[in-house]
Amino acid sequence: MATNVHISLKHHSYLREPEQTELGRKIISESIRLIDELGFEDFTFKKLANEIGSTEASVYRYFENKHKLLVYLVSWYWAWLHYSVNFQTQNIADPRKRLSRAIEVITTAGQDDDPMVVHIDERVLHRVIVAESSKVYHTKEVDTENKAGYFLEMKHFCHYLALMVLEINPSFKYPHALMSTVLEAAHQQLYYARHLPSLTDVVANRYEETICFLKQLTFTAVDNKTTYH
Amino acid sequence: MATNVHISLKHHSYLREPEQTELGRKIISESIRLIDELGFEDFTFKKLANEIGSTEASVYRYFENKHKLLVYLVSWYWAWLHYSVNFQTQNIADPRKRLSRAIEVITTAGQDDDPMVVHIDERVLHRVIVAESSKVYHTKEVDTENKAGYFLEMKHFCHYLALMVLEINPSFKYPHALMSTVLEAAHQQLYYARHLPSLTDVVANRYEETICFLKQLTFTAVDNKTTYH
DNA sequence: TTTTTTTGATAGTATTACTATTATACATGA
DNA sequence: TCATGTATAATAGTAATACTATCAAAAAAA
Repeated sequence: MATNVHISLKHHSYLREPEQTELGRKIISESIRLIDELGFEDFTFKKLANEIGSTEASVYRYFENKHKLLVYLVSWYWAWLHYSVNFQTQNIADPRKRLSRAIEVITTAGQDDDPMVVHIDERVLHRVIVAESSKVYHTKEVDTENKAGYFLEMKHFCHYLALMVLEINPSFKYPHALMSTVLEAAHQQLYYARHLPSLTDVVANRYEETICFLKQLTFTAVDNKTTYH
Repeated sequence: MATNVHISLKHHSYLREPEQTELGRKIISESIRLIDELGFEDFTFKKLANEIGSTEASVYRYFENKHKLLVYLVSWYWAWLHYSVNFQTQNIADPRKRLSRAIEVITTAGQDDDPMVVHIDERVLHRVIVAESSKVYHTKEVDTENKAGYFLEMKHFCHYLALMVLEINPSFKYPHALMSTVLEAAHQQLYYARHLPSLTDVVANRYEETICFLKQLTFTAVDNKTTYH
């Protein structure tokens, strides 16, 4: 179908909205490709401008710097995943099954054959997010940027999942901690499987194993009645 | 006591061993302080050299670049934590209690009043590791550096913990995945509590809460008998 | 058509991430 | 004692990065 859903963000890590213009959309789609190819450290606006046949100065009119572009991509990803999970679980009445399905969608995000948004390659974006997303909040500006709303999308999504947990077990003490751990782990385990396999037991590209591990982690914790000291 | 244990690494992210000379030790201790103050992105060898009254060129004789210095610090941290956990659990016969104690040591690492190594402020190093450690393997060179042994210390420590898990439940399917998740989560939850509190339920500086969450996560998973689909 | 907005072309600056060279200080050992 | 080697400091220099500024041309909106 290629529905072309429009994902709008709650903050302005950009100077000009990139979805609105041809150049803006090229900046987004090509930056995803280039960051995947070069890694975020070696990615520059000059190289990006060359790829899209534009100039450094023009790219700077959309984003103050490459860090803010990454913030945009990561926020877009969380908003898109939130939408996606919500869509894929809306008809599931049982909260347990809903959370189970949510974990599947989170882990396999971007593996769909049919992308939701035309100019964004969700498979490549997923690789970029797995490799680079933690860099958006591991900076000295984290508190300022948090106040500016730069991490709202992830926070909202985490809260949305935490509410599912509380539906299953209203007395569970750590719904947010559990879900932020699962969100990070879903990326980590895929990254480890590919690059540092001795840090995991799951095999690269075998998403079912990661899903199984994450479900076990989640449900044993949520179902648990005893406290550990 | 300030025992001054010597931690030696299994690889050479350095050009000259920094522990061997006065300048080398100053590079280590002051880089920890400066990275904590400026963040890794704004940290440069020029600024470091200024702080220690030396020159950029001299620092470059010890480390090829700042990334390799971070690799050194992170590896040192894991080797030290491994030593520390091993030391604090060696007299505990019950594997369950041993793992429990290990989680406590991991979470509160560096909070000891009495540092083990004179020229390293373990409290500050712990903050640096929490904020920056994931950057060492999130690069395009991860596979090359992995082959060079740059991540051995973390991998060995993870394996050591995985063996504890298997002692408790030999049929547990994901001992490495679980322990790498716990290691990362121990940092993440502290970081979230301080900077992005809505991603967690634990409160900043309340280490007991993080410990309690991590123990629950670990033991419910390890004790579990059912499989989730 | 006129006006405004967006882009391209070009230039320039401060900082970063290095490399190279030489001189000096210091310790070792013959 | 001299001779040798090693570590460091001082200085200089380069290519790339991360921007900012200006102005004209093109495109879009009024």
